[in-house]
Amino acid sequence: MGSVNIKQLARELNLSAATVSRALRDSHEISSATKQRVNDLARKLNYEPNPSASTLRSHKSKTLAVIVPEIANNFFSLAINGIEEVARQHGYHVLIYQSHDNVEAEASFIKSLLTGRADGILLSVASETVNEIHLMDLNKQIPTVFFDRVPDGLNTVNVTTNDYESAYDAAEHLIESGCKKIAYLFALNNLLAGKNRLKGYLNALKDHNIDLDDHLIITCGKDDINNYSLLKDAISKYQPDGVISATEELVLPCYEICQLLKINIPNYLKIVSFSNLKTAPFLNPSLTTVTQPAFEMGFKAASLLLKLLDNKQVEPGDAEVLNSVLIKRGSTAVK
Amino acid sequence: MGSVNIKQLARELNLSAATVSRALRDSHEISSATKQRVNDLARKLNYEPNPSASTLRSHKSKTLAVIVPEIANNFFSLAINGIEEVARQHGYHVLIYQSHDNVEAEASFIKSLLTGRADGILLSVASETVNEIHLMDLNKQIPTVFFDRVPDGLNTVNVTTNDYESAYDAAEHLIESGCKKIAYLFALNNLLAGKNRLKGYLNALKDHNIDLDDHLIITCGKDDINNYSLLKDAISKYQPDGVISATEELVLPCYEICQLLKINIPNYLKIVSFSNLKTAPFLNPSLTTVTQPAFEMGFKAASLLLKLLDNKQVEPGDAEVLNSVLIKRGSTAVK
DNA sequence: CTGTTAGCGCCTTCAC
DNA sequence: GTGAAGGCGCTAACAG
Repeated sequence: MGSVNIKQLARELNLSAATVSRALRDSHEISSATKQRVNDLARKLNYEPNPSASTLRSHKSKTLAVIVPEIANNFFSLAINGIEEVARQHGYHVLIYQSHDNVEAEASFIKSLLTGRADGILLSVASETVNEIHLMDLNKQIPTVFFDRVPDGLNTVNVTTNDYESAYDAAEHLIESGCKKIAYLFALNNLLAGKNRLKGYLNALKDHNIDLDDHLIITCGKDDINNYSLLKDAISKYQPDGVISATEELVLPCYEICQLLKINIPNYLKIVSFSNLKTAPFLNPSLTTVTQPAFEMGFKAASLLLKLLDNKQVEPGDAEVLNSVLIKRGSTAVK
Repeated sequence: MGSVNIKQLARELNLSAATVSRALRDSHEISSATKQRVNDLARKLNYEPNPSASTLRSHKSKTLAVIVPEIANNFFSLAINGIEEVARQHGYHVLIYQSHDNVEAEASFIKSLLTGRADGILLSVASETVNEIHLMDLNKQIPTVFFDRVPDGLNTVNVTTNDYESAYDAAEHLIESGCKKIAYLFALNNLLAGKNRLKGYLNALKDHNIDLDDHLIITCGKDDINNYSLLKDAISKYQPDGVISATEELVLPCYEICQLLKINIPNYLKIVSFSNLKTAPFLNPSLTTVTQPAFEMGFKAASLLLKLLDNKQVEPGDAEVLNSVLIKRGSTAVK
């Protein structure tokens, strides 16, 4: 902090501060000789520009803010990895916030970001979000790209995955494996992703002429204990032979319950889960997963945001839908 | 950005900017009536102070920087979660950087942080770090707390776990389970944590009068493919009946190789891994883990850093060593 | 090509 | 209890 500033460089070089500033920013109106001298001294004295001063003046913070429900989540941590990668490549810094799926927290973070602290926001919204006033026209206040958990019905720039198709494929996979009673662990109920996944499941059943039993749609919430008992009741009562879990978290109680009820996986019950746990295959060779390209989503979302910041128009095709991958396992029973 | 500032508040209230500023900072020299008026209008107009201006002037950014090798890692993402928690509680913001275990990247991030962008640093050093000139006396330049991956021999403020004891316990557990030939997957070789874990293993063997076979210490590096072949050679050649993995990453190829070589886990080979994968028990009931209190470490490290920033002296007991937990599993064979 | 001037929004003297 | 003035470090506008 007691470090060198532009004025000191200027004095030492017999130049004005303005010239030094321009030279450092590689302005075309400075002779290359001067640039040379300036850069040499800057390096020698370990000069680093003061970001606050520069932001205050230029209205550019070179900082992106990321708001996610949870950091300690296989999907989000990978997405942040992708974001950080893009940021670093372009000399941007990354601020992180967790909403813990709480709308007020989310809104409050956003508010605190409308002051120039960040140039743009990457947002995966809180699943609790229903009344999204704080998201309406957000893009007019600060460039924002939504990823994965995007609001439903707002005209936003989004990066998502093919939730409908992948849930459809998951259900079809189970049907083709012989399942007749496929339960669906419904989560992210308020979000487009959650709704689309459910639709994919429903339509796959319909297309294969399987009657839907409403009891097999288990609507889960944020309360783990409640989810557990809902799940346990449904599994013991309606005895599904297949399960699709809309989130990675719900697959765990599912395993627990099967162990408790002595239900053999995957012989008597086959499971498919949306999951980004890379280690899943080795830890459990019976779990078929729908794996999202998490890193790529973060990467893509950040790239899009930088494009927006560049005042480049974002074209329709830019707000991409990436494809998840269904990784089939468990065809051979566990030994 | 086109938002309200102190001057506008002042004009509207017929006060000076100075008075408004003081009122907002709850200065004792302002009448409570004025404070009331100021705060009311501020809330009404959605006033948010400009962080750059405030930082430039006050030399306080209310921002912590976190540098970790990888974000998408069960330990680090949990630790960041803990850090974010503390930060939010105290109105701090969190900047994230990944070194990817590269010393130059680490040094360059640190350099860019010495300009007031952050008030302090939370650092888990790159495992490649050997020549740590960039870390020497870092604390004199900017308050820094190291966690988990701390440098060896520098006089830093650290938050770590009981690596020695937990590796010792892991080895003892295997010995007591009947293992005679325990392999050790050695990682984090340059770091205190890595060295201490190895020592714990070695001493447990010694204390139980088990002769050390050097071939069973498999020194792993950053190259996954190379690690795989090292591991495969060692396992097939020296046929250990127990394995301790110093990191979560190395346990995966281990499983793969056992599957390939038709080695039954845990009947013929028992594994203990340092791991923070919460889902491990459900996904694989045979894997005994040494689980670090990752969230708590982040929480503790951030709390310590805030204490440093408060100019409170950090006392010896503050730089804590937290305890990992050995979660024993696999006593019953996989069905 | 380079210098002068001014001001981004805030906070901290110093005055009254 | 409040106001006026100056400056944090940098950059944009205007000169020359």
